[in-house]
Amino acid sequence: MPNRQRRNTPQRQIILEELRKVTSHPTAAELHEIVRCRLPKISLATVYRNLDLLAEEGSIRKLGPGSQETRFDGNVGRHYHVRCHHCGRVDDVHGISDAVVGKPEQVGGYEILSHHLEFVGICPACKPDRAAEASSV
Amino acid sequence: MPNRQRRNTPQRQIILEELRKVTSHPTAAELHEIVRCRLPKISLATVYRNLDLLAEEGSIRKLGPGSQETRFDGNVGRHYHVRCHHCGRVDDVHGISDAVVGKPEQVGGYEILSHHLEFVGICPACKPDRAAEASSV
DNA sequence: ATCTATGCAAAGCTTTTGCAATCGT
DNA sequence: ACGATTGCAAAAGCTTTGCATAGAT
Repeated sequence: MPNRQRRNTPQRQIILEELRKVTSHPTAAELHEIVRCRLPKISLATVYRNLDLLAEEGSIRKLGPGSQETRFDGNVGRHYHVRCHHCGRVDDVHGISDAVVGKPEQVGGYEILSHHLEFVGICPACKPDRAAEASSV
Repeated sequence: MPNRQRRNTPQRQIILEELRKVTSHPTAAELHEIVRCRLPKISLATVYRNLDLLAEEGSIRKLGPGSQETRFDGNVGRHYHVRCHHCGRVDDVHGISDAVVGKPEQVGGYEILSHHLEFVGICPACKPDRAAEASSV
């Protein structure tokens, strides 16, 4: 695989600039709206494509779904999860107590109800073929 | 709001039973496949509807997307997030160091690359109208 | 000149919803 | 009987993709 070279387009540049300006953690659609002020004809598809590229190279962070599907857990006891970055598999984490997180009741004015902690890694089965998994986790 | 009564249908019962049997954190579609062995004509919509009900009453846990949209963050420095359970807004959390999590390098055979910690709560703006937010977080 | 990136529209996927028929209670 | 629940199909939302054109190097 010959490494494809990346071009520096105004679209990509401006998307990154605008995302860095705000602290609202916008969705792709919201960012599209923002960027449109400077590039009225930019398409939503371009925003998605560039956000993916930027996340891949580590210039921005993608929040939320590690994947696009919701998963369900029949075990409602307190425990955390590990997700395999390679195959998407999710396992329970035992031996790490809830105490690792300080359980604050107030954070930045929020009244805290709960918290979720997820580890991301490479599962035993995928270790052999792990290649360039390091970024965009 | 008169509290609607919940009926005990075989569909709901079996969905819960099967989800409790597995530790694979299945998606709705996967669980649908599993449940079909016992209820061949059950529809995917029924699975979704019951998973929502069960999560609402706290019988199961819903993993992953707090919402259905991916959000992006231009700040790649180490920090965590708080999401408002009521309006979906996401803010940065400062003052809670990375150290709260023991940063294990190995968890259940996984090689850990990173972790995500998200708090869920009620933001200042939503506190007034918070009503029955306690469950299904 | 080459080949990546864009814009547009169409397609894909997961999840939700409308509706008439079912089935708990 | 009453009305919550189901199954089916259609709709909705977010995200991705195909393709011809534009544009960076």
